[in-house]
Amino acid sequence: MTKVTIDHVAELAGVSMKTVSRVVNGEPNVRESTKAKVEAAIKQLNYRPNLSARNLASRRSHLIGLIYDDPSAYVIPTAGYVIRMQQGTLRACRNAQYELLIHPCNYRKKDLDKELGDLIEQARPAGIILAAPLSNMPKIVSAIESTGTPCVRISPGRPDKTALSVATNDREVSAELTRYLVSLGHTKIAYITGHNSHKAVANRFTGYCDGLRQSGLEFSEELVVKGDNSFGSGEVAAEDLLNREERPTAVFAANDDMAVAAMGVALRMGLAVPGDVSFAGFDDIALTRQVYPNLTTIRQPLSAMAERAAAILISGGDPAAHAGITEIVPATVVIRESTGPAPHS
Amino acid sequence: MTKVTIDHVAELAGVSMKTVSRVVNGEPNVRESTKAKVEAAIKQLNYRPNLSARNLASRRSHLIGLIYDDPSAYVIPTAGYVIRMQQGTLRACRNAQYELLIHPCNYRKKDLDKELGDLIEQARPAGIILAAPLSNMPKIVSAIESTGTPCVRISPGRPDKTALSVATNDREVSAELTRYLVSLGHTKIAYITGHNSHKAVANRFTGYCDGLRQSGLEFSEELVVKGDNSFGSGEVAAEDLLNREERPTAVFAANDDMAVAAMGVALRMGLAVPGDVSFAGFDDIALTRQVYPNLTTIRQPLSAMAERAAAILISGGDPAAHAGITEIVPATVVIRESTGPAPHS
DNA sequence: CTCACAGATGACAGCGCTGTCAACACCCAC
DNA sequence: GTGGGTGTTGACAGCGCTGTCATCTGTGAG
Repeated sequence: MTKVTIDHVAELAGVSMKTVSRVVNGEPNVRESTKAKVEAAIKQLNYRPNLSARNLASRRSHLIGLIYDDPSAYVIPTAGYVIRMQQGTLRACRNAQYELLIHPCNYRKKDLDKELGDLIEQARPAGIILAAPLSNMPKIVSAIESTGTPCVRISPGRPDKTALSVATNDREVSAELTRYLVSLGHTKIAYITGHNSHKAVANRFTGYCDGLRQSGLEFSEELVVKGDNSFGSGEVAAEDLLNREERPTAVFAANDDMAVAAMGVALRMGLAVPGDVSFAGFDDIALTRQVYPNLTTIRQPLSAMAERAAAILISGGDPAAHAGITEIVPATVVIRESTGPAPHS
Repeated sequence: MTKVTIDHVAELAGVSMKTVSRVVNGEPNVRESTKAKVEAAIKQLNYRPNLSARNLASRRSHLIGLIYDDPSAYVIPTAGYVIRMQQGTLRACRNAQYELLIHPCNYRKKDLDKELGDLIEQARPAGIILAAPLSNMPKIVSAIESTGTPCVRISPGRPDKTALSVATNDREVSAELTRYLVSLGHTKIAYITGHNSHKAVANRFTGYCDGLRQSGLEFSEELVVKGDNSFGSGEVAAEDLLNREERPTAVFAANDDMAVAAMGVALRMGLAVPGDVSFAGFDDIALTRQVYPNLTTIRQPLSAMAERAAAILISGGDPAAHAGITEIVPATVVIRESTGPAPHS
């Protein structure tokens, strides 16, 4: 654990400390030959700048804060989200020599805005990534903004006036999945809605409608059944849909939980999946690969979204310049075993 | 974002900067009355020490590094482990004003030892928590130890010569679960083994044997079927066990995946669970709550283990003093619906 | 009453880096 | 040759805190 400081590098390269600093930080106006010398010295000594010193001197930390609602240990399905966001953020941080500070919290907590304000003042991160659902809570967003720390929201909701957002194309990709179902010959495609108060979930439904229209099919109110994102509501919806005289041949649910639940009902009724009915969901949770047949679904590019968010913060362009802008990272349709050609009628 | 520094506090409290520092760091030899004055000033100004400055001045960072294998890209079920470890670590960090640095990595990666060494030299964390399976890789452990950074292993495996370990009581708790099954009236309790090369998994089997003996039952080789931790191997094992003339009335598997798989076989055979057969697993993965009936299992106190590990590092006792010692945080039996009284024969 | 000693406090010098600003070199236009 | 850019470099003062050491105060033994 040798302690190589900037002075050692400067001496070896025969330049001043400040010039080494310039090279390390990629500042302009350093002659090529000087830069090369310094880089050689850095390499030779295996120099790593001391983060604390940089942070202190530059009055900002090379730290990205990732703030998200804490999936208590009992909501493990969402643990995958957290991990993927972390991975994405870390990917962006690593090259830029930034560190990641994670702050899981409870969105229902009183004074959460104050808690986050304190956190920011203490650690003084260079930027904050705020994940849903926190990113849709005005009080939280404004608490962070009032600290002056750049903030990027990961949010499928509507864009904020001030903060930059990274989102995914729920609507377009839902339309794509719907068109895929139609391309398999399905004409009676049912939809199980989720909480439409959740903007992203509402967008999925709109996408379903788009997809039908784009494929030349007519939207039918009858094929839409209400759910509430829960497993149980998926079962209820499926019992309604699958016992009808005119049974739909495909069911698209606004999330995976409901889709898996619905598929379970079909299987217990003795229907073949996808022989008699196809099922598709949204989210690509782990469960989709733990049921048989594996569920066709849509995978949110959570890790890519987080990476993009971190990259924006690190690049440090004035986020106010992007205020209100939402950057889209597209989701992908994941075709598995639960969808197949429509049965011959 | 007012910038309250230690000077402001010192002035308000009418003491020197250094005395404030003493209070903040809980150093001894400060008069009670002085301490109270300083604490009042801190509160009034809402002072938060600047981490970078502390780190720089004290030549170590108030940072705990959590290093773990990150298989989540392919094995999302394990995301829950990671989250729980993070939660535990954060709990310990928060009060002590430490920050958490996470470093997911791939245990199969070449030069991982070098990568971790670099990480440590750059961030200079005050301590490292090393999770399994990395904590059982001598090359990794020694790479970390060679940096001189205190390290606590979270490992069910055998204790390391040098590092302190935090582990759980796989054996004892497995015995406890076994005794619970016996108390329900079961006498033919089958066991599906896992990879016994994994020390923790081997301990579970030993615990099963202990439990039988403690309950006055005889161990029978016939009731033990080999598995390999995979879902598929659980199915194979169950088909063997459940088709026997003398069907066991309870099945205990070395992990949840196999237990759930085995239970699935029983249900498909038309057996009632737990009416005809009871099932129990180990790990308390999310899947245990997503199947019906919910699986009885054993929950590792992962978050408590991580918290303990962090607390040890933060308290800063010389970890070499504890070298080779393994601290035990007990696991708990989680009784759900898949276990019930033995059928009347 | 004096001395020794432990407890309590403060002055001050950095930790390793970056921001500021001055200095210097070089080039071009006049 | 002179003046004024533009590009390149370095000296130096901190950033906010802690470690060291000196100072001061109070207390009990002799």
